[in-house]
Amino acid sequence: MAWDLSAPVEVVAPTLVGAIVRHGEVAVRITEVEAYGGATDPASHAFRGRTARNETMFGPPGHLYVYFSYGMHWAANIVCGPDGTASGTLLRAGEVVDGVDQARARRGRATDRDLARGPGRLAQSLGLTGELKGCYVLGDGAVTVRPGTPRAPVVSGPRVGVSLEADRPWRFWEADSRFVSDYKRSPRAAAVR
DNA sequence: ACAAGGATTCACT
DNA sequence: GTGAATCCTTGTA
Repeated sequence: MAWDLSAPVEVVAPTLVGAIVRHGEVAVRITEVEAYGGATDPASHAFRGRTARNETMFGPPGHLYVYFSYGMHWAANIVCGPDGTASGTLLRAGEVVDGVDQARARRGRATDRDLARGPGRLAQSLGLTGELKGCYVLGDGAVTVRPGTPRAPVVSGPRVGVSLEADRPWRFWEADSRFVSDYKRSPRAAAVR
């Protein structure tokens, strides 16, 4: 059965907490996500309309949107919302639950806790790169996402790392989890408050 | 064609 | 706590 991700992104995003994302031997239990809208969200890559990079976000839900940032990091999103709404959910952090050895090999030296705590780290642990962009994750593809139950209530709060609309409470994480990034607001965006 | 900035991470002081 | 690394995408000239 296909998991229905076509509800508005701010509704779907919290339901992704607890889900299991798998790529090959490595599987991660998601503990933190962040929702991004389209035309109504200045912080979203899709805010300025459809481009070659964000094309996937405009498509149907259930696909993978991977992008490269800061010249060194990949970040993975699951496209959500109805076809054409250009919204997605960034996988911000998780706990490696399978394939730990391979994940650790990819990550170099890092504690188990830090293997997937952070968007770039999570993508690196799973080996997600631009080659997987647009891949359908609700079927039998190379990358799969299946529903899971959070171990604790899911709470929400301000977004991290974005300079606009940072206060929109579209970041969702599992309460009391050690595998959630507790980054302070970036110094650049610190002016907002 | 060019310049600016980014949904970050890591090492060093 | 502060600063650098590093390259892709986008808007503007």
